[in-house]
Amino acid sequence: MAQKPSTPKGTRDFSPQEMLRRKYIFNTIETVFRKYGFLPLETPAMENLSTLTGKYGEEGDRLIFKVLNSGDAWKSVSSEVKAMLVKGEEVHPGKLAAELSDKALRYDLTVPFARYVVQHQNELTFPFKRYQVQPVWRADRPQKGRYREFYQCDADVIGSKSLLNEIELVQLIDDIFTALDMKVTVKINDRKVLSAIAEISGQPEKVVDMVTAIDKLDKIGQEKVEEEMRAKGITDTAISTIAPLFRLSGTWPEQKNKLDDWLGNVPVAQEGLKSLSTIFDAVGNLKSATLEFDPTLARGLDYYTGAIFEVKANEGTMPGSICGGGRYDDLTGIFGLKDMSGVGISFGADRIYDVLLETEKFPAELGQSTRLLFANFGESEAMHCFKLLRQLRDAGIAAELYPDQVKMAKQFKYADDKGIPFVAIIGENELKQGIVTVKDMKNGEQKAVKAEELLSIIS
RNA sequence: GUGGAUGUAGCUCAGUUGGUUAGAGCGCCGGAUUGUGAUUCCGGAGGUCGCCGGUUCAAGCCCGGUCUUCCACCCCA
Repeated sequence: MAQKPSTPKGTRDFSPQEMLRRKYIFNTIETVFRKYGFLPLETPAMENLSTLTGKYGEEGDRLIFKVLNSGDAWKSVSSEVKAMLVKGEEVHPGKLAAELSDKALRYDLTVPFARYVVQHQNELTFPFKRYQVQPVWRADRPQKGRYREFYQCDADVIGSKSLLNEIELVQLIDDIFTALDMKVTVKINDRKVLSAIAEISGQPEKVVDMVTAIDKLDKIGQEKVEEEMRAKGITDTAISTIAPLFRLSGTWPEQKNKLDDWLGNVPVAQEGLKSLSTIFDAVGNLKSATLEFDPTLARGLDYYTGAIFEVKANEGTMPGSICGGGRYDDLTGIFGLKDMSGVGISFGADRIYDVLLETEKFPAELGQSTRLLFANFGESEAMHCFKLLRQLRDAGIAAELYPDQVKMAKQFKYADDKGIPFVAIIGENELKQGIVTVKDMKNGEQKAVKAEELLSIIS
């Protein structure tokens, strides 16, 4: 019995038309990456499970796709766990998964990159700048703009603490969205400012809870944020200490003044504020992006330590961010390489695609690949077309010959469906007279020309 | 992972309180005499109503399970 074909949940096929548009996004991003001195890198789809676990927070670990051990996976389960299962005792799902699986699909491109850097540290010249455009997988529940397989386009600099890198990343973001004709808002914050806030609240150990609650401010409002913090065991005193955070509106200089008054005497805050100021001052005029300090921007990934970025589209209905990144001081430390600070940015190609589609920003000419189609009138005519075909292709023109001798209507329809702008007709008559009849598919006009003139007509 | 909605021809959807051969538009295929698409006219093919099970004399319609897609939460690109 034939089974109904489908792709797994949250994964998609990409048609030729979609691929042309996706390639346009990838090419645009890659071109800008190269302009800033980043070089390409690829890593395997799978990593050792231990490379990935514990890097993305508790929530992140749950979303990692684990790969079942090949062969008899049951054999890799320890006798201790087997005994528990036989007795019907409950085994912690994470523990069981770790025994059945020692590989997993990568969850992002940053952690594999850190692994790569440590593994190849002796071959690399630092600061090391790489870009990487590959799919990542998350076992999330699909939604609008959320897929289980999607592409990230990352650029990272590792082995440099200089803020020039952050500044360049903001400019790079601006360049890319300018090239894509998108207006965006780049939100920026610094984890150090967030730590300082947790510190003055008197409950520094609650940074993560505070930050994830604060992150929701624009969505659920101050009251609910405070409610959530209380639920997480943050004291009322601490919450009222944090309150000035909710009144940090205005331009960056205004925000900076308020922050200086409030957090000025906390050393870690000063560090964060100073680097934010440096970034704001040095970035200069941006073409498509608006840079905004957002004190509620937190970002869930555990490894960020300094500046953090997030980019949202100003047009369209995409709810999530289309780009995100930040500085991580010690991502390589877990793999045994200390003192290797890095900073990077990740573009979500699939979400950018969705925004461009919705706002109709894809260039119209992307659909055209073939410029000219030779209609097929039979063997000898086709052989003649073959020669012309070669000349056109040598001249850099995309052209094709319809492979079968079928009725004209079908051949013209093929050209029409494929968006081919010109059709060349060489039948018995044309062959005899040594001419080519060229039809412009847009206006239906048709004229007979010499073979030598063909190129100038269609280009 | 939690809660809610959805699923009928390739696509977008109709389908009345369960009752004979399940419909439309678009698309597809064929035709309207010679070598012409997109337009027009005529004709045709295509569905075990997501899948499995149950209730019933009878189920696209009711019930349970399962999968998909979508929405909210969580989180994120």
